[in-house]
Amino acid sequence: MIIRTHYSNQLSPEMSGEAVTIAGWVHETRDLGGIYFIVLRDREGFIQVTMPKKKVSAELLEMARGISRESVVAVEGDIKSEDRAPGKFEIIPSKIILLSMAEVPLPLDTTGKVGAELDTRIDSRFMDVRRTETAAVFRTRSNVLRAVRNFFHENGFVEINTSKIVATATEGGTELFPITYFDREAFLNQSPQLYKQMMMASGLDRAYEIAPIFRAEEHDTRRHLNEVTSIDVEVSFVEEHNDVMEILERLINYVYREIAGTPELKALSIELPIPELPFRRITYDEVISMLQDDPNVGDIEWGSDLDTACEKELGKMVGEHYFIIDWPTDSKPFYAMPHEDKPELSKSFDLMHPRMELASGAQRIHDYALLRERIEAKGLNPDSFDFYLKAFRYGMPPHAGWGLGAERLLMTMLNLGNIREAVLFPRDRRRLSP
RNA sequence: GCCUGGGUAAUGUAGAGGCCUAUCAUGAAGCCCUGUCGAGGCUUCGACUCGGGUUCGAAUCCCGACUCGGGCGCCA
Repeated sequence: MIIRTHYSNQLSPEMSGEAVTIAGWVHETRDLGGIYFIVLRDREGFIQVTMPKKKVSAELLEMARGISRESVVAVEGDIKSEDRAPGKFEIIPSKIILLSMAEVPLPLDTTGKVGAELDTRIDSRFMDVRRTETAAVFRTRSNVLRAVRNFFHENGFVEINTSKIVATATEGGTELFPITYFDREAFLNQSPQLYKQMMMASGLDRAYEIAPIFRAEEHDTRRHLNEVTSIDVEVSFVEEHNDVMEILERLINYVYREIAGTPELKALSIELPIPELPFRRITYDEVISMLQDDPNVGDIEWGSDLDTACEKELGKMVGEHYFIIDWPTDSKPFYAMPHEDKPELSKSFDLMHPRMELASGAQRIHDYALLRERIEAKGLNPDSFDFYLKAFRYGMPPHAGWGLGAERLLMTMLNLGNIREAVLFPRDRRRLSP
């Protein structure tokens, strides 16, 4: 049987007289001599446990005084309506069970009186999450992912799971983490791209996967990690890339609407304006001319990717979510579909938040011969893509998809300064523990 | 990989060559206090990342190591 009978938010002054058992952490204690308070914290909030000298036994009071902050306790007692108590009620304990005594000193303060640096917090993440704000971030993360799944299921998607251990020959463009697979070399997957495409040949039609991806780039910024959660989508029987862009913008709008007004958001004091549909579409060519004479960015060469200064400048100009579409074919991976009438441009897109890139996608090449040709043109060996190309030889529908960074989505929604705030146990160039 | 700024008690900080056996707050320990809610009052505890150097004298200046942050690149 679960020790606790009620969470803190299930109690009220109207329940006065009722016997309950609450359980959680000793958040704070206040000793006023003749009366002793314990503020107990559970997942849902705080409850005041009050011990007036005359109403509880001397043994119980002495025992309670010996419990250190952040120790885990269960408290049996009666609810008492009390105007002087926070929330207008308190618990008068008949029994306090010490379940786990916390050592002193604590690695960081959980009450919000003293700050702690991100590095300190991550070193003791279990305790950091005891802080109201951090808990609100990770519960919002949970809410976001639930909203994403709800959206997908409401829109006829099938959730898939693909392997994170791969032989080799992924899409290129990034460094991979090598691992040992029995006596062979293998790698952690940089993206489910090839696998979700293969599933378009399976008839599932609309598939999504939410899973970690691994990139061995030695980047060192506030918006990069070596392990992130990718929200990946692939849709069959599309006519063009815009078909999946519409799904993406509707998803973003849906998630914002689901998250706005949640208690977690209130705890973080965040007002969440809902991005309006449709998002602005700007072609790569338009971007180049918009930035052409901008003094804040350097010379831009047609065909190159946009650097950070360009992203920032565009973000300032547009001021809300937008798409950059029709990127140069050579700047995108081999599977991006070129425009029929203008093959130097691809049917590709990036979803941008004013702060940074959130997602990228494209219509994919579904023609076996063209795909093979594009692989070769990128200087890759088609033989090592046999497992993938095979799916294009026996009936592959036209398809398109995208990958959205879950951490970046959360980061931009909650205006987090560092992507590490959005991950419980971030993996970056330096950190491998905890 | 490049540029740049840091590292002082358990946490967050003050400190700019002698005023530092180092400030303040949180905390911990003890005492007082029957309505606290960042409780209050009194007392106590606890730190200059490491290694060299300069100097009569170094937390402070210089060099190196380790380590953390910010910007860029790479990347998404």
